[in-house]
Amino acid sequence: MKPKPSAEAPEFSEKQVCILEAAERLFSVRGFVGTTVREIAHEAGVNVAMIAYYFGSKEQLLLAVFTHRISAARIQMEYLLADKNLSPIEKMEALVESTVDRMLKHRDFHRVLLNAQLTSGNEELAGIIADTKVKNLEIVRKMIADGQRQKVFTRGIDATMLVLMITGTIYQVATGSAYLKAAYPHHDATDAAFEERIRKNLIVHLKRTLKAVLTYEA
Amino acid sequence: MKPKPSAEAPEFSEKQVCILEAAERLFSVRGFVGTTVREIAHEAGVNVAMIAYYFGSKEQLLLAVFTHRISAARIQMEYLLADKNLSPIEKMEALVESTVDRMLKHRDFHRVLLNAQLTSGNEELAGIIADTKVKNLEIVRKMIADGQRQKVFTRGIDATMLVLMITGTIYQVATGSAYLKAAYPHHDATDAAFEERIRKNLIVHLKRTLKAVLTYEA
DNA sequence: TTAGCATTTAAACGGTCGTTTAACTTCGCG
DNA sequence: CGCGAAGTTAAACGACCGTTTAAATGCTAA
Repeated sequence: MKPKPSAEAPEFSEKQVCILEAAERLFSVRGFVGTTVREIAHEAGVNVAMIAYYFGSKEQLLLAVFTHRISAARIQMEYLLADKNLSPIEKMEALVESTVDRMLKHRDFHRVLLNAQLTSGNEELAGIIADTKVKNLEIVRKMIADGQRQKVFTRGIDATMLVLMITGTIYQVATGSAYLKAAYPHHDATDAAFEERIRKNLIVHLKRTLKAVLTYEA
Repeated sequence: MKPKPSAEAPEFSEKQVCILEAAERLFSVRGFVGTTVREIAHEAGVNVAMIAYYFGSKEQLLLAVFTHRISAARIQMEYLLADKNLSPIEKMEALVESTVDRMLKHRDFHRVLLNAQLTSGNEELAGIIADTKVKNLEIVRKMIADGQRQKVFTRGIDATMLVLMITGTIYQVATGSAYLKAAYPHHDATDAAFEERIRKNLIVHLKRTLKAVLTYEA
């Protein structure tokens, strides 16, 4: 009898994680439909049948990639929200910084996420993504409302648009790296140095924009 | 003998345009690899073989979708740049407004574009996209430099990040419509009314953000 | 050792893919 | 009219897809 395809306990064995990360890498560059289970098996160094054996199907493997990554992000977000020693603007900046770090660290996964959001064949997956997004939006809405109550944020901010702007900007950076190297003025020796510069510039730009738009009096 | 697959003359017959637009619609929701040529043929109301007959292959059809849409955008952009009667901030706002309108009007195409950028299998296509993006970036860089020379824009703006932010924001709105309806507070009767509200709010938000970040003194 | 179960394998399965073929129709023009 | 090119069709092609199968292997406990 096969093991359960991870119903309520989203914990994966070493070999399962190996397959998950191989799938994540391939999905991120070829897309879900553009990746074959044979490629995934080869990348992970296992037999083709192991994927069906461990995950049931290619679609359920994609779902497992999501459950594998999403739990950590949720915890980090709630931890950040609980810190009461920060001013409203400091909270927003901390949010931006942690979000940028997380998205760039798991760049491959977020390419998969964007792809799934774009071609939403899977109904269950679309629901998970939408839920996560709406929940994150609520958090930021509360942060902004707090700042407005304390009279340090301008009134008339469109919180939804602000969230879309922040995540959209990070997505552009996280997914368009190939074109970035051509467009961005730099003199870095290594790719790693260039990526670190990008990361810092992105954070500086977002913080500056946030402070400006949140405190700007029309 | 087959007709040329549109080498130097990117003009398409009525039936070709019908196929192109059917392909664009399907690519935008299912992705390129997720769309079957048989689906495209059915959506366009033609026989499967006509696609190979007119465009050579599925990949060349995708390329034709791009050449079909890109020429118009280029012209509009250059027309905007030539208008000398606008102040720097007015130019930036006009740019935002026209970009939002164009991207939302051809929402399907821009979903295809984003998908192609994400899973860049096609080398030639990736080159076309990168070229267009770099060219647009140069235009905005010039606009910002103008504003700084006239002392109406703050120094220290990261023009690259600013462009990524604008396009990223619009992409988020243009591609995440399903989730938007759940997240955005509204009381609109029809979908069309809701989309119009979104469009207006997006423009207001981007203009406000632009003015704030471009004139904000740190 | 060996019975019993999880794991792993190579091969095969049915189905669908993009593309090609060859026969057929339509149409413009001498 | 008639003839050749352009357009259109249903059918077939080989390749590859995700998944299944059945046999082989590894491992643990009695």
